[in-house]
Amino acid sequence: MTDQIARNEKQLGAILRRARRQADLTQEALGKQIHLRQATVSRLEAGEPAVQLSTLMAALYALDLELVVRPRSKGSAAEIEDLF
Amino acid sequence: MTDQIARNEKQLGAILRRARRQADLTQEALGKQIHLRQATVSRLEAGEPAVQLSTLMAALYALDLELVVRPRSKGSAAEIEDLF
DNA sequence: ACAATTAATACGCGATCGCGTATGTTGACA
DNA sequence: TGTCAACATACGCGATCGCGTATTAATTGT
Repeated sequence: MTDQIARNEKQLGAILRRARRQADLTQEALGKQIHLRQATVSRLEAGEPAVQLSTLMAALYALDLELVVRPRSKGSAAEIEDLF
Repeated sequence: MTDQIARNEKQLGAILRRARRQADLTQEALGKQIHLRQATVSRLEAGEPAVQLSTLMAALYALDLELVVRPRSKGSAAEIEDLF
């Protein structure tokens, strides 16, 4: 249960928000640790797609989280083409 | 072993590059599937920090990978401040 | 060694980043 | 219901995105 799967930016943002709250941090407090504005943390958690990788990695770091990449587990091979 | 940990953009890029090669795709072929230029895939794999989240998620999708967020496993609590 | 494929880099473009700063908006609790 | 903390959104800025297009490495195969 402590492993959370993120297949898109929104899920990722949601995970980060949960983690931050669990850590009892405000967006501003978190941002301060990693030198990001509260507004930037907000965008990240909102799942905006154009947020930069560095922003994500910094947040993960501050929250003591790590990223794991693995083969897609369940169903969901899905037709990629359909998404575009 | 199939689970790869990425603690920074470079590691993430390296993982993606390995996965793409294992899938026997060129940067261009991968890019075509997800409507990204070969040059953009190159930047992603090179671990450039300012690549956008959407670019990452698209690549993961095309490679049949998923992202997992979990508490940092081993050592490496590290002093966040020192990184900035 | 050479040719061919693949990957890295470059230019100009419109769009959007994260920045500082500041202001709305929301939600919780007195 | 009013106040205050937390979050969302806005403006202008310099920087950088990903885009098309193209060129220059670098890698691979024979």
